[in-house]
Amino acid sequence: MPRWDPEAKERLRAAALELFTEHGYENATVTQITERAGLTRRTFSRYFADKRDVLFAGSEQLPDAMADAVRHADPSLPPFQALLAALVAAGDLFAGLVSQAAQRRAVIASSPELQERERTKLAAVTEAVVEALRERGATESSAKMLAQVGTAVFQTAFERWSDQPADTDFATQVQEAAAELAAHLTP
Amino acid sequence: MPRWDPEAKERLRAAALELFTEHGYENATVTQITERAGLTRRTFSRYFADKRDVLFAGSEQLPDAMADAVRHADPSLPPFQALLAALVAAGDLFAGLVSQAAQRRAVIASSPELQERERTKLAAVTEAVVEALRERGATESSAKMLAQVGTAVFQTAFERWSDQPADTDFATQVQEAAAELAAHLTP
DNA sequence: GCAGTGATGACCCACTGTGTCATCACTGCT
DNA sequence: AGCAGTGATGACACAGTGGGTCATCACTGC
Repeated sequence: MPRWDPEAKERLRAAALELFTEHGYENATVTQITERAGLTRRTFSRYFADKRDVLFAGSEQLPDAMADAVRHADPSLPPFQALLAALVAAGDLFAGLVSQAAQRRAVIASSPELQERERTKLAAVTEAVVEALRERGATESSAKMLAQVGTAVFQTAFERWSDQPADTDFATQVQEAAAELAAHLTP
Repeated sequence: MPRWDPEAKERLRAAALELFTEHGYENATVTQITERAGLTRRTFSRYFADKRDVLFAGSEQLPDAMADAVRHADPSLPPFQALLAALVAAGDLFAGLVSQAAQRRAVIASSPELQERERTKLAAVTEAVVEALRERGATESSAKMLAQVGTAVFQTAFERWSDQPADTDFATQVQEAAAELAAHLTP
């Protein structure tokens, strides 16, 4: 817990998002960000590992959150069903962030570097889920595959739901995506 | 086709792999690489976008190769079966590289930065496969999900096969991984 | 020969990431 | 109130990166 200026990190994050939107991610420099936030470049480095990281603040908690959701799913469910249940629970978690994240999404979409980092964050989530699935009895190899497939199902369901939030709820989209995948797998 | 020194790129690649192995990826500098290759830092930049890229030379062709494999699969096969067939075909392509790539794999495993880039290259393959699946009649959304799942199946099969190359062939591992996934999906 | 083209070298510059040290605000203890 | 401890910040320095520009050189096709 910082004592003097709890807002420093948040100020940097906000300033960065503004500058990235105004001038593009590539053109904005760390120095410009810190000037807008009233801080120095050195301080930026203490909060964020690099320039990209400022757009992913807070995402460190995601892996644990998802893994816990898998752990807390009904113990009688087999691994993949537990994973689906966890996805639904996590989806509710994201629901509120959708609108606020629009600007952020636009910035990320504009830069390959940022998409690269986003995949890394997603991979960290997948990795944490692997461990949780192992605790449910899956082998390492199976857990890896299932976690990756779970990620694919989540992304598909979330995208479809974002396009048509009114028609159906997120849980239904998850079930439908999983059912569609199962149909494709059994010819 | 370069006219004066077709080996320049290859010399840089080889020098980089040596230095990364000797001193670690982080500690080796681009200047050291170019000195070993008898070139200048500026020339390095003309061949590779950045320091990481030197480890992924040639991977630009992978997306097209995989997409073509999907396109040339038996036209009567439904999308996911076509994808599996393409994975098997591509697996033969990788078989020869396994041993030569060991050193490269070790370097990548040692650096989060490089793993990040590797995911990017894999994502490019997935994206190309999405387009090929669309040409086979899948919707954009389905194609995305199937391509991601195909990637998961491939990685699983390849890993298992690398561990036990003698016991079974790669095609069998692909079929078994897909069957296992199907079993998990239908509870 | 000779102009054209593409690879390279030399020089230069803004930016990044990081180490180090001093300063300053606030805490808890006496 | 005073004081040592702690953590955030600023000031400064430095190696390394990525990229712009221009001159030079080797090889091509005419």
